[in-house]
Amino acid sequence: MVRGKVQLKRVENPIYRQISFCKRRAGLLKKARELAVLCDAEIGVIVFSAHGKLYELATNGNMQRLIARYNCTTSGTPGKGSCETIQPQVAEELADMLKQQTNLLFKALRYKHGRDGTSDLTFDELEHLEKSLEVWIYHIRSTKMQIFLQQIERLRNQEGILQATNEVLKAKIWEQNWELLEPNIMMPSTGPYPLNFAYNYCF
Amino acid sequence: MVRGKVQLKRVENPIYRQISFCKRRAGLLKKARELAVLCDAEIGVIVFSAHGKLYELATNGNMQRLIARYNCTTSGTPGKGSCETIQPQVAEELADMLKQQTNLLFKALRYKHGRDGTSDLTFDELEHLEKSLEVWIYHIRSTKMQIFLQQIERLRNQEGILQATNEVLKAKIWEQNWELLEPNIMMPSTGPYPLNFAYNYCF
DNA sequence: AACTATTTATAAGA
DNA sequence: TTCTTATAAATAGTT
Repeated sequence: MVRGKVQLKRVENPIYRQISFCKRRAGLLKKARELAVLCDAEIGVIVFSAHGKLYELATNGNMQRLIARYNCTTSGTPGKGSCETIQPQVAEELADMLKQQTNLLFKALRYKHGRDGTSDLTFDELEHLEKSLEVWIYHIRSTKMQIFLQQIERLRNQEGILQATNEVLKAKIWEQNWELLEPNIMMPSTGPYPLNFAYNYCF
Repeated sequence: MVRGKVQLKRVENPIYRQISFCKRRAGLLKKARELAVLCDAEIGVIVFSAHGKLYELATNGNMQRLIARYNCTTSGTPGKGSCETIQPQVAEELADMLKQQTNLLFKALRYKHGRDGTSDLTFDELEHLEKSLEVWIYHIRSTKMQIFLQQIERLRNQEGILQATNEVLKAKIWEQNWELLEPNIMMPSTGPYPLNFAYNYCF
């Protein structure tokens, strides 16, 4: 039975550690499921045992989707992460939008010009035009910037994942090489003749 | 106080649900931390509240790395990604550039206005201004677009490199597993003692 | 895997 | 929100 508070440190006895791991892992996943159901949350739990075995829970049954949502949420604009990938034609659309707005602006200019039969604009009108132009340009700029930054943020996020993936793979290789170095762990020798080998790593 | 067993269903009262969410979320993360420390596990927890707020825990402090490990373990594709950090000041520079150009434009406008002491611009001048504006806007647009597209192109390239690297690393792991499983196939024995060989790895 | 003495978590109340 | 407290739930050590 439980004797005293549990100390927040690694359980040293590997047997007990393994047992604790099983029990607490089950408890954690149960708690996660409860939280999801009771409080209408979406939850993902990933557990790697000390020996690398994977246990997972995704309340929507799809960890990849959850990870995608996570990446969207943690990247770019915090405002309700529009998770969709940027459509490739966005650049086209933006160019069109810009062109449209430019045309509109100059249509207005021409209208102004033609209305009273003169080619003149007053200073105030110019002042106003200047302001409008500034606002428009600002709007166009920030929209485009936002979309591009989202795109770049997404790419950088993916970069992080890929690089981390590389690290994991490299570690795996290193581990395996290590096992090769101590083959008696993996392959017990068959006689009194020690293993005799030379390594030559070219990375 | 607690009255009876909790039913495993959504807490209907939204106030209580929110309170439960806070408490249980805290409990879940605590349990996760404990499991990680006590049992030497690596754990990631992602929680989205019903309203979309994200709470997370990665026991190694790096959710991206954990996700990468997860993807490796589940053999899932690490996803379309990319690489290389963007210069963080690119956005700033572009914004500055655009602002400068805008200012220049309106400085020219004001100069035109003040030069002859009238507030008028002729139709031809407006015509000219229109063209200049169009050219400028086009130039600004294409410059920004070009820079961003270059940037994205660079990211995509890096992504390709990283993914290729991943493939190589995975192949390497596969190879090593193969050698471990059937060493005599890869490394012919040199006599009656089958585990007598030389390695020469060139990755 | 099952049991139980304890600790821990938490629902409801304040 | 934070605290208190009664009770349910989890779990360490044991069998």
